[in-house]
Amino acid sequence: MTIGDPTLRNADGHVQPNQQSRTQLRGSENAEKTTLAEELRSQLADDIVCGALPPGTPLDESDVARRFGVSRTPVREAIRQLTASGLVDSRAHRGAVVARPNIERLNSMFEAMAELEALCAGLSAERMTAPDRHGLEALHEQLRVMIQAGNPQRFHEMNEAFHNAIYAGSQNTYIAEMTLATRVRVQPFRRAQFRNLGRLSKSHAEHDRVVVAIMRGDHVGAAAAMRDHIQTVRGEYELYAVSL
Amino acid sequence: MTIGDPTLRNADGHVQPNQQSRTQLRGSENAEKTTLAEELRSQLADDIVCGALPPGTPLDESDVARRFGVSRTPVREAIRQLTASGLVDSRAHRGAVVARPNIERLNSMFEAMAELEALCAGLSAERMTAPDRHGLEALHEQLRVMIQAGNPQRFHEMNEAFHNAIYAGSQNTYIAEMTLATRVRVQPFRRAQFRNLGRLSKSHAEHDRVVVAIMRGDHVGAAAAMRDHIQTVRGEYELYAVSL
DNA sequence: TTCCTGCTAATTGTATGCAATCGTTTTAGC
DNA sequence: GCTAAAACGATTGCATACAATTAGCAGGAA
Repeated sequence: MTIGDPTLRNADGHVQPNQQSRTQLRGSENAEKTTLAEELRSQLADDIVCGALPPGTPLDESDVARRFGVSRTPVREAIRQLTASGLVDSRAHRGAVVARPNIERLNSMFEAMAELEALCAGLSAERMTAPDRHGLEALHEQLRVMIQAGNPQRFHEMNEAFHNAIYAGSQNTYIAEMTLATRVRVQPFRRAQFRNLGRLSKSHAEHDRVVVAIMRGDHVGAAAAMRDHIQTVRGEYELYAVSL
Repeated sequence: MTIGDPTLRNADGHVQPNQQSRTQLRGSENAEKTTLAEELRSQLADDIVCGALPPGTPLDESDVARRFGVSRTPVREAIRQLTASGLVDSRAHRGAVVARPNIERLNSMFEAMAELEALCAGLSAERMTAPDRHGLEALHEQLRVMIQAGNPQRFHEMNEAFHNAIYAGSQNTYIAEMTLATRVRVQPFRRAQFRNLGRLSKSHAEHDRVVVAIMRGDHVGAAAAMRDHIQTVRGEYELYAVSL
């Protein structure tokens, strides 16, 4: 029921279902999943977002199916889901590739992200509950401490938690989902964003403006601060984007 | 290659492909499609948005397949796509139904729509080209004329064209797509919105504020006017939403 | 040489059989 | 008579065979 090690698989012909060959093994340590298609979708999405499958990589159905030891059917479903979410481009009869938006499209996505994040920050300034605000401040403080540690991967995770807290604070699940989806779609083009450690403290200073405005209940200020933050972040890796 | 009349279909057993039975016929008059799954997706989406498949309607795979004279495979793909786009809710092993968000979720979607439309209007005020502006004014004028005609269906189409023009004027395809997608998801809950003819002229007056602000290049004013417009529209059918 | 045409190989799209899961009902036990 | 467990039925999930479309290539004519 779970996806096993892609390498070991009985390479016999067909006719006989090969369910047994991957009954127990796990590719990673995550919790149990519900369907193969869902697990594949999640796995492929992770690989795309993480950069293991860079933009432009072709996703051959049979190939993916072989690698994961499943049939083409769940692979097709997974690819379709990813196409719908925008991480994959696929055209009828012509296969699918990891999405590679042109520079104009990328600009659109970043602008959208800036506006959506700003919207969330503005709503959070108005609506965050007291526990929410304390939680946000705590995350902000943890990020400050983490700058000294200089662990980019860990910082990245905490940074995501910080932004997620602001999405949730908007008290609008639909907007929160849209914002997160946009962030995910943009992620493949933000690789190695925090390599530069100097960027970390600048980022924290920008976060600080956002947090202060939210705490003050300053809708407009929080939105503006967040918009600036995202636009600054974008400026940092614009060069990377064009180097595709 | 196209979906035929659901009623006529050779009801034989299986084994033999029944491709021939629907080679020529068309359910509607649209242009040629590429795949059955895509055509099904489009057809089902239309039916949901139009209200032919009201929220909560179960989408049984075999049932839909029978009705359209195709196998379950393309039906499955279509349903998955619709699930990804939010028009359908489906849980593993438990089937799919036309999405029926609760009132809180609906509020989230409307608020998102107001903010996205406002964003598009604001960007349009800054970025619309001269031809864009003339086109928008022309649409606005056509809507004014149409109020006398009193044809709700026609008005609805023109109204969509008006809003679409503002999406396009934002010069941001990603934001435009998100906004349109949100509008589509909300559509099933806006039935009979323009039944009240008095609403039409009020709507036009609200549009007028938006158009004037856009023409003036007034970013903030255009966004505010559009936000007000959408919020007003929402107020009109809030009662309908809760009557589900 | 260049362009067009028809074939061929590879990949995607569709149909169908079978397995697995879930909800319900029935039955056994208290 | 009521609760709980097991069996049943119905529906979804997966595997695989086959059909259809596309892209690439070979061959011939202009």
